[in-house]
Amino acid sequence: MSAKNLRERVRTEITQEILAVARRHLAADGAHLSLRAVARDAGLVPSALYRYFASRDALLTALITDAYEALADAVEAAEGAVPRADTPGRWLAVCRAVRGWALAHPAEYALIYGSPLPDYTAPPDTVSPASRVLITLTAILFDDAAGTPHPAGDVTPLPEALRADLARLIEHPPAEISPPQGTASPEDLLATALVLWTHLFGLVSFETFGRLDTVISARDEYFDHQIRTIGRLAGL
Amino acid sequence: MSAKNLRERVRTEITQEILAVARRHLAADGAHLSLRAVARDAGLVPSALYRYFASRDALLTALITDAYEALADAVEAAEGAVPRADTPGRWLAVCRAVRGWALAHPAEYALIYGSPLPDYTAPPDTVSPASRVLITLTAILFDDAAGTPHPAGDVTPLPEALRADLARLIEHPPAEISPPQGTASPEDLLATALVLWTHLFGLVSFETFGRLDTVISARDEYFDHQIRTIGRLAGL
DNA sequence: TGTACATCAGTGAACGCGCGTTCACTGATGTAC
DNA sequence: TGTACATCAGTGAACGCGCGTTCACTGATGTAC
Repeated sequence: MSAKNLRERVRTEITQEILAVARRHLAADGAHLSLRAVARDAGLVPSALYRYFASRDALLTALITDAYEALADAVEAAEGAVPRADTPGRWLAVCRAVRGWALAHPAEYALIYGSPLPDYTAPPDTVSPASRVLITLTAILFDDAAGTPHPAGDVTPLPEALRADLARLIEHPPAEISPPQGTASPEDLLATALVLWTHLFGLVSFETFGRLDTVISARDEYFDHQIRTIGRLAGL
Repeated sequence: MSAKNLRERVRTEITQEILAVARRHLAADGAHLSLRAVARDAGLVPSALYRYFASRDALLTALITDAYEALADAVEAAEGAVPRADTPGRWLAVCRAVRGWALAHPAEYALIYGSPLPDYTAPPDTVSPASRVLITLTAILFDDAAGTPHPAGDVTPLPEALRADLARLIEHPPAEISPPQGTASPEDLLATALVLWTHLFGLVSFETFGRLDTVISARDEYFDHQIRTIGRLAGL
């Protein structure tokens, strides 16, 4: 309401506009993001951009964080639309949401799941948004284990060093997850979630990065078949 | 022997030297490969490089092809060292070879399995070397099916459109594979190979691209556990 | 075996370009009394 | 309500740099007779 708020509102509007332009450039030029070009298209002189972002890296960090958040929002929205008891349905919804978002935003997907950027190291604030999809998957497996306990011998035993990593992840998760109610150990369930997570992003990366171009033409069927196969294998 | 051969030998030696320098630069700067910098480190003036490669793209293509070949060579060597009847052992050897090569050559790995390069489209000659690992995996599954026929109902049914893609791949493979002797259909086995292939490169990409940095510290155990889990699920 | 010619690796200068970042500045917007 | 001052968005020029590619050239290596 106050004049100060007005100025701040304009500021965030222009910040968003710059990010939108940057996203468009990302889509056109891949990771070769140019500050000058972004400024030009945002109607600013290059130096003016420094009022909004301290450096090119800062702009990249904002884009990366936003991409993780946007992907996770899409995933959680899709998953939330399925009844909680339908764990296979929730799992399929998550997978399709990841694929849909990646195909709709390939450059942003490449930014967060492609090759690491040269001369850029992600600041710690990107860790938490980055893990939201994995957390969603884990929560589904926890719910699933609560509903239909799996036979005891049905898991590959965990090496001790790995169990320690997984236990740490469960005790200090980047976000809230409730421990499973069923019989399988949380670490085993998390290990399974990691397998599904790995396969899912492998699958989406291959398609998004064009590695299927000359191989598979029935893309939708291929995706669903892969997901159903691995889901069935994992007992989902 | 002849003088002509001598000159040609020097030519290929210098070509190799340029590629070696380029690989070193790739490792240092990621995909920002600079012709001028490569020439400088190879002891050449920038324009001299054009005696060996028609353009920056041509140099990249050579690097990409070589990377596919080097990875496939490593994989096939590792797989060939395991007795043919030991299909699970061959599968594990392939997976570990991919991982080992990727961790030893992260930049080259990113070049072939990371984000697509801006303004670069791979020429058709890269397709055949790119598929050698998948072909190796498929051959293992074919051999495995010949040894221990799986229960009939143990596969997720293939959609027709996808079956057509897979049949085409089997009929016109980029390299020789012999059809399976067992009971499962070749298309079903290829579909399984694609699941394993997808998961394997997802796993290696996550580790190579640093996506596990804050998550998993017991890397070897993590890798082997994932591979064993998915291999067991796939009946290997 | 010697000579004239062709091939081709490598030179050095130049082309036109875009980059990230800095700095002193103008001028409009907001704040305090 | 009016005035003096502070804040801060945006300007424009400059910094020093590296890039891919071209072109006319020199000079050594190889070929043909």
